[in-house]
Amino acid sequence: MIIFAPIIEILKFTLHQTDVHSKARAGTMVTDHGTIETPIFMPVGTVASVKSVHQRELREDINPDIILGNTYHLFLRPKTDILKQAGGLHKFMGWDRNILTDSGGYQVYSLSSNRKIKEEGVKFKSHIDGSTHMFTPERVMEIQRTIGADIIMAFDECTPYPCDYKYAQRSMHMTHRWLGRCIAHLEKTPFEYGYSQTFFPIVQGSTYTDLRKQSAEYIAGVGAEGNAIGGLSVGEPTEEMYAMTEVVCDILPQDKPRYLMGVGTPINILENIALGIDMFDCVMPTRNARNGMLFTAHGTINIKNKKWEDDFSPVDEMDLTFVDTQYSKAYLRHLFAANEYLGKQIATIHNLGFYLWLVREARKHILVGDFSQWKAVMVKQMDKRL
RNA sequence: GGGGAGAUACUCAAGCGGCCAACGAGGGCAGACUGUAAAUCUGCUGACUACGUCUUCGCAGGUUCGAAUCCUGCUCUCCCCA
Repeated sequence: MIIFAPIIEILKFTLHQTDVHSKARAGTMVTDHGTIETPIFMPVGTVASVKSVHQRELREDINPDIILGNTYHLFLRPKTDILKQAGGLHKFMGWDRNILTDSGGYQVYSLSSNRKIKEEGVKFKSHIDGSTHMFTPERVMEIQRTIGADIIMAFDECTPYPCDYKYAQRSMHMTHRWLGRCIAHLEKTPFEYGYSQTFFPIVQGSTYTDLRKQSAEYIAGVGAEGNAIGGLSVGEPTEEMYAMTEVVCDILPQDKPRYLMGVGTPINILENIALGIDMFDCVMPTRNARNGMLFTAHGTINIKNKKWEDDFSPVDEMDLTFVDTQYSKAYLRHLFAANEYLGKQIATIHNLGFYLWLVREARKHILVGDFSQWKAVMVKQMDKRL
């Protein structure tokens, strides 16, 4: 078992309140790039861009404390030497708040036709130019040092769903071995930009309760400053996802933030907050926005549908970001019909604004003490198509 | 006035005797999307009393077992010459 050396323990997490009727928590994380109030939703900016939003809109209108970047994608483009010359990802993209980078573990899953997994690591065939690149746990740690995110992730294998037991078990053990190598290498690799980075290990185990328990215990034993749950939201029924988070949250340390990777819908987020998750990320608000889907407190809207053609009411009466009342549904539908960039921008700002509102609201209700009641109402009213 | 080319579903456009309710593209309508190979992908798009029937390929006739495809006439469009 590998235990962390103090050098990596820099993130400070304070738990303010735990809900009485659920396991929901409200906390604060502090890093060198500021504080992160939890529960938090982290917009995904894979290739150093939260697609279709300006940093000013992100900072002032959507206002998240932290966003995501991706090791695999940034390694391929713009490549690490450019990021190094820029002085790290924050400076390169003009974002001075927190960044978390995923390790490329998800690409082991999503780009499965372009890679080979071995004990040593994963050999990827670039989807851009076909060149091959070996991603070992050591290499991934070095790349993440150069990218310079505040929170960096262990290199893992995100298993597909369904996944047979034997494969899930073997993969989990390999992810654990890789974790040891990540930590060992990280301790030999200094920060590159004068601020610190915190490392999160990742629980795997597919949809098998015993494997999830085993993995959670292993991960908890590492003593990291934050822990992640991976390998979910890959197509399994949501009940199975909730069952796994519940099992894992019961084992992961209470006093460290828990990050459920890749989740999810607004309802998924509230349900998982109730199970003790503090951090989320998902491409859904951004990708679905570009495809014409809006998330609201009263359900989802497919703004491309004919029914909105002459609906001149605001995009969202709740007015969570400036776009909500600046534009009408009819106008937004027109922009999608005409395939105008602006439509996708408006929808993205709206969706991210809504997601951030949702987690802030959840936090408020946890602090006030009526989270469970509020959650029940929200889940019911969001489970609709408008 | 003379010569030539062409008219196909909402649009553009294949088809040149049966495998055609008719390729393809656009448009339209709907669906999908969960640590982003996604401004992407999928389905439907003549009518119906729908796993079958009916009416379509400028209009009207004709040839043929069978026509969007061949023949005749008509209408319209475009091009060239005067």
